[in-house]
Amino acid sequence: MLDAILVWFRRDLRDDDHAALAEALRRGRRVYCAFVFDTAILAPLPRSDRRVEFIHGSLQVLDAALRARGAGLIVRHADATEEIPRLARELGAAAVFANRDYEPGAKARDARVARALAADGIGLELFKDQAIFDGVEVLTQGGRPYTVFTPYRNAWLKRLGDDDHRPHDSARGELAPLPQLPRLPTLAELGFQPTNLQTLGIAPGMPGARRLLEDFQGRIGRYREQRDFPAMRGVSYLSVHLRFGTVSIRRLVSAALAAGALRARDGDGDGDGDGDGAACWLSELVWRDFFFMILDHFPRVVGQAFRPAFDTLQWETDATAEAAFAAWCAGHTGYPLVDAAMQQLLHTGYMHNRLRMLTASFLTKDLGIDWRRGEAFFATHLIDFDLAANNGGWQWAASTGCDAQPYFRIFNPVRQSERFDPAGRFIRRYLPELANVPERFIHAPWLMSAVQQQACGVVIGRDTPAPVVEHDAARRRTLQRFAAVSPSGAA
DNA sequence: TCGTCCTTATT
DNA sequence: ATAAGGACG
Repeated sequence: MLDAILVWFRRDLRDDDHAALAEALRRGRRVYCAFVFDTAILAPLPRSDRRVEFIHGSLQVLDAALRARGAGLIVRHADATEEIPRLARELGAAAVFANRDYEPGAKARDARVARALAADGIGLELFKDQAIFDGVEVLTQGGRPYTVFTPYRNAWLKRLGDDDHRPHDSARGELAPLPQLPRLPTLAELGFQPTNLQTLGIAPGMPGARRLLEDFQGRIGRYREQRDFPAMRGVSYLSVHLRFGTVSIRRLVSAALAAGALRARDGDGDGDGDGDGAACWLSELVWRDFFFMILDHFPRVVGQAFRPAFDTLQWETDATAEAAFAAWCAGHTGYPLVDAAMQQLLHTGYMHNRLRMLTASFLTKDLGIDWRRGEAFFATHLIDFDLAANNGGWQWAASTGCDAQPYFRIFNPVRQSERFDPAGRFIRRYLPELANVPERFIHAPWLMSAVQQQACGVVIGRDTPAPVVEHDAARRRTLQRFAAVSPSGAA
């Protein structure tokens, strides 16, 4: 039994099913809870950032929940590497508990904090909370980390037992009273302006997550059929909550299992029997563990291709490419679904996953632009931005990643549009200027004759951009680009 | 060693 | 119908 323990919240903004808090309540006589708005993280952000507002809102909920248990959340605005050791000393804590983070920057920060604490004889203990399995829990028979998803998923599913998704008992138990009642800094005090988060209907905190999960539980059975259509409400929209830990991964896995995930054949079976949707969704949660694991074991993927040979790819950098990159960022490529997707990102901070694949493929394969630039753009705009998943997804799309898929996998932006937004509903939602384009031209409006353009009042180059690139020619260039660095050396 | 497989592909 | 090459067992 320890006298006092400080629980350091980071991306786990809830008080239920919280590994570090549960362990602290078990082992500490006095338990304190703290969150630090880390100046090292906030400083480079734009002054209006949906994520900061989401965190702020989630902390208000968490603070209220903790107050009901005897003490509020201590919230500071400082450099966490200095503030956490200072706070631990002030509170007379014997240890600091937190949940493990797999990002290289976070690992380095935690190591610094551990050193500073150790100087005062205070321990730092980290717990598995973000992932179902981490570290060396799922390895190949050869004892190495998996680098291909499907075998990893098979091993993951085989290993999964009831204990692996049982909630941690952290929602009950008294917290130590604080000498002075903490007050949450306002958003303005943190130096940030409000965003359109409320207008978007994004509710932060545990109740926001609970509502979304309840809603999704009514749709999970149809997830497999509906998830690829951005115009439909087919996905869970829980990504931002998973990112900030306002719901636990164990609760979501339990929900998938309760919906029959293990009764179905597998995650992408063709049947539509009981549990297929849940199995498919569970697969997505396994992807999340997979990318955490990849980042943990192969931190070089931050900034480098998973397969080093692909670091020699010659990406386009000339003035034409720069203009194309600017067009992609602004959603002005002339390819309606690509542009609608970028508008969704810019206006809401969210992008449907099918469209993340499409826009990533378009940037890397059609425009020939370095995947890292797209990765960085998503990192600044996505409210659910997660380094591991974003990097993994971009490397997958760019064919530089761990999944040994054909390098010639190139999405056709018009085909994707026809398949996944057949009536152009999503396109028209985000590109109202195309509202009157006939359905048969909505995926490639430039194919309209001058007369047809006049008829619907959409003139290419005036009301909507001409396509920045011709897909067929771009595809051939991409094949050449990759042939030049084929791992076998063949040209 | 070798056969099988590889998330969402393409023409 | 297609297309490498590597991971995995």
